[in-house]
Amino acid sequence: MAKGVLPNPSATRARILDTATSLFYERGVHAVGVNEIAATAGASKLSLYRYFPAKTDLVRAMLSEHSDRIHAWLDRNTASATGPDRVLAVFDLLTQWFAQPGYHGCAIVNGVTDTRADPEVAAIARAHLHRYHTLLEDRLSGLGIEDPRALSRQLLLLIEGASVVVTIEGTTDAGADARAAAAALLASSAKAAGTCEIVRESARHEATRQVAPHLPTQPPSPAGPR
Amino acid sequence: MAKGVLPNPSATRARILDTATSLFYERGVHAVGVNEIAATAGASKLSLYRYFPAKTDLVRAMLSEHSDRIHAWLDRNTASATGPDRVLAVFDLLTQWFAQPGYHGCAIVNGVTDTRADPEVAAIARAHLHRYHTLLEDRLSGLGIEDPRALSRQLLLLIEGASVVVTIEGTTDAGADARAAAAALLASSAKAAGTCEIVRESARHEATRQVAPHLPTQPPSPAGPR
DNA sequence: ACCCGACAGTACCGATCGGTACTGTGACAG
DNA sequence: CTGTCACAGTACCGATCGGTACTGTCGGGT
Repeated sequence: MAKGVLPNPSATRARILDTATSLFYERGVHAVGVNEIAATAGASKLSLYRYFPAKTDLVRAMLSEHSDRIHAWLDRNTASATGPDRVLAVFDLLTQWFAQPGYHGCAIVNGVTDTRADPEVAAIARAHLHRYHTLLEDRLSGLGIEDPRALSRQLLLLIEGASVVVTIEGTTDAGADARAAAAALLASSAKAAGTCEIVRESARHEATRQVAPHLPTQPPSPAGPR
Repeated sequence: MAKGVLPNPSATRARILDTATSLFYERGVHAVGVNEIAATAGASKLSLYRYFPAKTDLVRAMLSEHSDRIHAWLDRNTASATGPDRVLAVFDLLTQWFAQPGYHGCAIVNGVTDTRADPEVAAIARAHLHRYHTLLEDRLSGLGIEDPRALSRQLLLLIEGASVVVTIEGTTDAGADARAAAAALLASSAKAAGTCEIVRESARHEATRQVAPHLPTQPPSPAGPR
């Protein structure tokens, strides 16, 4: 298997995949041809088809990599917060992402719409949502939430809804709306005993806040965080 | 203008538009050719291009008509409820719609994704969301809500989010989740004085309900209510 | 020196795309 | 009977699609 030293064994592959990701996100899978991808990437179609036997494989690789990148970015940049901020930091980060110039929807949701019948793409998208649940449930733990699973499902609706609404409305208002709704749900979902009062009060206070106080990282690129 | 008696002046147009709506929704705008639309509709391309000078016009007409149909259906079937049910009935109806076999996302959101650059399609989609706000704000009036506009924006996120999540997950759970979240937001958004306690208590009770008690209408077709 | 794999470039394939043009036909009006 | 109209059917256009095949070239390993 080892071929000695490969100077840039798959730099070409990465270049092609990056180009495809960008073009697919910008104009849609069906509106971009493999010729254009290869030409824009400065690669030959032979190279493209060596690494991606079919156009679909390019789409799958793009969505899979995108999902990895988004969740690594989300996880990395919301791990340090404490209390209700642990959850709301996720919404701050997403709001920041949605405000990126050139943002027009979650690449994974768009990809599912573009390739309606592909079960593998559908599986990637399902796994993507599942990762959101995992993240949210983790961030909800220890907050005295009655039913973290149910709440995380509701928060996911806010995330996906905000992504869609931001894209259609062309403004970023929906990001802040989602954060406010998340704070309200968080407050009303905290148990009525123990530390919950602190959480509830804190969340209630958070709900009135306008914008994220700090910008923890460089916002993700249109296609996702780098 | 009047041409005497037209036996079926635009029955052909309607047949073409219906066929296009169905095919576009099923497989996406780019995956369906005008040849197939004409053939499936039992029409000639000449007829198709007489009523729709370009494929884009077909898409625009489809989305515009779809938006009209959906909102007429939503308005008609949620007008009679009273109290917090006025709002939650919207979610019941939507949940019912999402559970339709063959449902895979809002046709308008899908259409925006399919035709990313078309500003006219984008305008139709914005108007579609605006209609949701109008509906929700009306249904929220008289419930003692502090900020109906802000709450209606949050509820819209739940609606669009549920549509996306239902489509990706392949189950209808997200519809019920959206309803539960809406009830929670409704409860926590009711003012602390006046009739609000009734609303709040009622909403709290509603939040524990499992499914819609009554199916007021025939559910909409995959592409929307008939 | 030799070879070999990775590569860009290009020509090409059949199929299909959106859109146009031209038939033939059947229904109705005069 | 003879217009005229809407219509279905079909042939056709240039362009582009996804995918294949074949060049020539460069660089590094032996």
